Amino acid sequence: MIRLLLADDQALVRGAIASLLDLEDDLEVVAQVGRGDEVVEAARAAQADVALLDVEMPGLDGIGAARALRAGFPSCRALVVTTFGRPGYVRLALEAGASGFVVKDTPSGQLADAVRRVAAGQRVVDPALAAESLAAGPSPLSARETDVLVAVRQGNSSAEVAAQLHLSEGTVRNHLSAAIGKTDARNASEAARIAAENGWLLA
Amino acid sequence: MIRLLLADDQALVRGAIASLLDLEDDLEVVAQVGRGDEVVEAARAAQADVALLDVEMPGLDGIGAARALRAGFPSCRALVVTTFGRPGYVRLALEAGASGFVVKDTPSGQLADAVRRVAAGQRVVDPALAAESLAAGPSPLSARETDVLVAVRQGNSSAEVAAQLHLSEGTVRNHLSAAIGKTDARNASEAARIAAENGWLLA
DNA sequence: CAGCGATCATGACAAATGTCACGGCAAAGT
DNA sequence: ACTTTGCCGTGACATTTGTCATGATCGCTG
Repeated sequence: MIRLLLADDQALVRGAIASLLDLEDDLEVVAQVGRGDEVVEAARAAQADVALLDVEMPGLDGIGAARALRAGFPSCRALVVTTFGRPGYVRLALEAGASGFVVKDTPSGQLADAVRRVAAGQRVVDPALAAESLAAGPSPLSARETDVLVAVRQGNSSAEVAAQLHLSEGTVRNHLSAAIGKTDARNASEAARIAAENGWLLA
Repeated sequence: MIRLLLADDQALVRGAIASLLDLEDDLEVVAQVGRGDEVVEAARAAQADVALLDVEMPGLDGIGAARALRAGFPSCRALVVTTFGRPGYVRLALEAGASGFVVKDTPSGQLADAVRRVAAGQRVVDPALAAESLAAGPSPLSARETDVLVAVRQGNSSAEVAAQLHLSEGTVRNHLSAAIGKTDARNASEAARIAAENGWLLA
């Protein structure tokens, strides 16, 4: 019997997936949480074998939850589930110690199989997504460029970013200009959006 | 026996919700589609009583699907389900002829009840969301301001927007300025984002 | 060590974006 | 009929944003 933990902030989806997996004879949902920072505690309390982690969660995102799980309760393997297959997320998830990565676009019948494979110690990654992730490569952004984009994403103007990072406005704009070039964006906001979609602003 | 149609672009979520609702004795999922523009045809073919429509779908969004359903197969009532409770969406959905509006955040047990109530001819709207929707009121944007924001949202610069709408650049910037004020935004992109989140760019 | 490349930092300049005051026009109110 | 109100359209102006040339620093390599 494989003991499962579900982590997803949308209660409806969480409950629905629970009923889907409970149909399987060899699977058993033993815990459900709606926040990333409750995952480790719940997994330990319920002695879960596999944790299904959504990426978008309050408190701590699914990637961070996978990392925390590896550190705090390593006998429970992590299977990350997400709505969009941002290429960079796959890399980040695996680096964080996750055993698998599945998009919510896949047929519902395959989820149980993915869980079984992860429980058996195998890695599960959508092949197309893995290829895309490999092709996209790691983040092309330098440390400073990433800092600046993160700040812009919060909604700051370049002047405010300069103040926060103790830089001159010119410097900030220069980093932004570089980032705009590397992301094929047309302005700072778009660059921040693209970088975030590729998972370049989390590591 | 209530005959259900599920429309959601994420196959996994669609299947999970199907298994959740199939547990109920008086509910039966008779059709599933992944695109908004397939809803009417499928509902008619399966003689569905209630359609569960996600807002985010390719082809045609859930609001549009509800409208199409009312026009093309009115015996099937529409229950709109969405991830985020954008205030304006509630209003739009009801104006489009939907019988209910539920966020994916609600406990999974309540979904079946919502379906039953809709099937019985009642309206179902999350009370908190309804209040918020009422308080937010209709879109404060004028026709032109909406046009301009829609174009900006596609990724156009103000010069390109001006060309598309046959206006001078100054006029476009003026409408944008007004929209920025009305949305409490700090620049055009943010204004477009906020307006979209409130459902002001769909009607 | 010298040379190379990458990153960081800066200011000058150019281009875009946002604000403002103005006039025309049509619908609603007095 | 006259005023008021709101939306549309426009250009002048100020501000913000993006690009470029330049120099400093650091790690790596022949």
